[in-house]
Amino acid sequence: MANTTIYDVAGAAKVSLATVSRVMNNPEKVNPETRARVLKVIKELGYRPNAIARGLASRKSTTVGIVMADVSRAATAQLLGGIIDIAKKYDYAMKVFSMAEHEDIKEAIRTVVAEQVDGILFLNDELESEQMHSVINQIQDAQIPVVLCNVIYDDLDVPSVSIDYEKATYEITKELLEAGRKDVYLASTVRKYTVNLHKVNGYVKAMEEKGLEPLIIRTSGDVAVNTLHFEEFIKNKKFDALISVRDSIAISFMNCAIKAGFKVPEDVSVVGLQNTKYAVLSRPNLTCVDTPVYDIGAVSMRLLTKYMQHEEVTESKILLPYRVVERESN
Amino acid sequence: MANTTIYDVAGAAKVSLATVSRVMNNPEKVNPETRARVLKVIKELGYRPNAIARGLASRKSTTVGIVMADVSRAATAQLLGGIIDIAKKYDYAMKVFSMAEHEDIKEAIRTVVAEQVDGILFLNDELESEQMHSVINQIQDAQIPVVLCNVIYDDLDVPSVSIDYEKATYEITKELLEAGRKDVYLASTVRKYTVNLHKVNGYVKAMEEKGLEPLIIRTSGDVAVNTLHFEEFIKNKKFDALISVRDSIAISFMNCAIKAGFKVPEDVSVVGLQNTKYAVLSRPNLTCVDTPVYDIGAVSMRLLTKYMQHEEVTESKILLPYRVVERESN
DNA sequence: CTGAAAGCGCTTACAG
DNA sequence: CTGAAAGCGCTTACAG
Repeated sequence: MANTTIYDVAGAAKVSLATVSRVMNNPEKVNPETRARVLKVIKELGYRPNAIARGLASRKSTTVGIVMADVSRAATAQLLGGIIDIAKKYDYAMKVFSMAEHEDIKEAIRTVVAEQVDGILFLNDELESEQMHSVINQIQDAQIPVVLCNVIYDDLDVPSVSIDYEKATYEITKELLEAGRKDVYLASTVRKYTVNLHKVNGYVKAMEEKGLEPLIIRTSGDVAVNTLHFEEFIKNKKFDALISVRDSIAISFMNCAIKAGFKVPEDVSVVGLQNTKYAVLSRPNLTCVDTPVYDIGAVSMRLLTKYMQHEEVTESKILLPYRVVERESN
Repeated sequence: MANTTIYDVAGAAKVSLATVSRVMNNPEKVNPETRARVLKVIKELGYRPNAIARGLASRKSTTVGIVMADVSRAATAQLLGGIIDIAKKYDYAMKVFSMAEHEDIKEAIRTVVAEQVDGILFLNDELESEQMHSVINQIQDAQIPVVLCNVIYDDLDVPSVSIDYEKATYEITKELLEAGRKDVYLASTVRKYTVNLHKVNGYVKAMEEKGLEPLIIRTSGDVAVNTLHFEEFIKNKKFDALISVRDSIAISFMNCAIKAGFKVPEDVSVVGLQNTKYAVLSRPNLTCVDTPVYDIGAVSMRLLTKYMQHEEVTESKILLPYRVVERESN
């Protein structure tokens, strides 16, 4: 039970192991009757080829490596949702790798390569530009197809799927300004995720177009920490709108503002740039730019399958559409 | 660059491949000088053994299979966080598998087995008791160590780590009752996660001890759906406390109640049974039983390494401690 | 259409 | 301490 091998089914079906292998991989090359016989035995014995042996012999593991910074981030989990569904559909197994913050990056990628994945989905958006550069080089040297999944990296023509965060943020900022808001702040994180850099760019662009000074507040995703920041901020600054790179930060701000006596959205508009489940649990519900994270995961996985299977790719940098979900906070 | 093999190293170091293999796996068995020489070459060439070939030859993949129902559930992501950190520490790679709802379960497990994992961490808590039974049998037949991770399954002595959800829920229910609440409801899900069954049991026990009828409302995790349920509920029922198996459901209820004119916690106490990040973003902040999900993941992975490495295990069913985090909603 | 044989890149007794 | 050789369970040209 534990290990029925290709030899067992060959024996039971009275054929050579080559034939068994063929019915699994090139069924059209074997006589229908033999095929049926072999298939029957396979079913009876519950035979499944050893993926490791198959991987070694064929030099394809049918496995993709998912490289991420931190699973527990809500966005990562959602990306994974899309990735897993598509990977399953195309019969790829998935190995997950996390890259801790101060780890040797070269070594980390070497590990992924040593695991013999057929392709890499790169979700780590916490790397500096030079680090990204080195990572990409290393992966390309190893001749492994890679797709960046919700990671922004302009320098080379590396396949990627994401949304145009710069444009999205630009537009929502502009919308707020045109609705008459004057002191529009952007709350971003202290750590510089590549995705957030683009959000900042879009915001800055919209502000500068109106001749306004960008007003950026950097804080933590930790509610206890950002609450302190915001309490301080609310006491000392003049504001009538806040856009946040993360929904949870937007809500934390909203709670602080309300506690300090402000009315949302009358006194201050609040907008999130993710549209996570948090947005429908806050009071008032949070208006958001909706970024289709599940889809980004799914589409990037699909794109990667094309590279792994040498299908033709017409578009290697995919930007998915986004939309604004108007709720109660603006 | 793409593929430096053990032969390359052997050649460059002027030893046999057996020796190279030994310096990687049994360094104490090789002469320090040769070892140093080989190590130097390994470093120079950036050699990393092909994990697939190693797996085939040694019949150990150093890989664990993570079997889950749905990654995008917040709790799953947090479990994964703990799992990944420990797996990394013990140098195990991780393959993730999802089991879709109406999938052939036997086939799904066969896939995991065919992938040659050395151990299985089972996180899918959406299976019926008979299904669990069959899954466990199948895994044990394949002689693969398995640990249940935040999944309740009493029938056999399968290793597991979780918390005593029944006791936790019993105690919080009792606490509410003793604080004078009369109509204490439990909000659970329509789908019967094994973990939630235990929560229900604990709740029922506490109610019955006081001679009270259990008051259970089953709803969805989808906010749009449960909002409708709760609006209906609030109009028609008498209540002064609600405990929820999920924080997000608790918050959704709280929002509905507040909208309907109730005061939290004056008119109604609300308690969550998870302590996710949601709890500190709601107004008022949600009082919770804190279930250490990251720890459950980490401890279960550690336990699995013991089985995989044939270490002695003194305790195969681990219940982690929980605590009540008092906030503003009760 | 089918089988015998080589080979994938390692590990591991077995000699020496 | 080191090397030659068999073998892990498959795939894939190569013959026939």
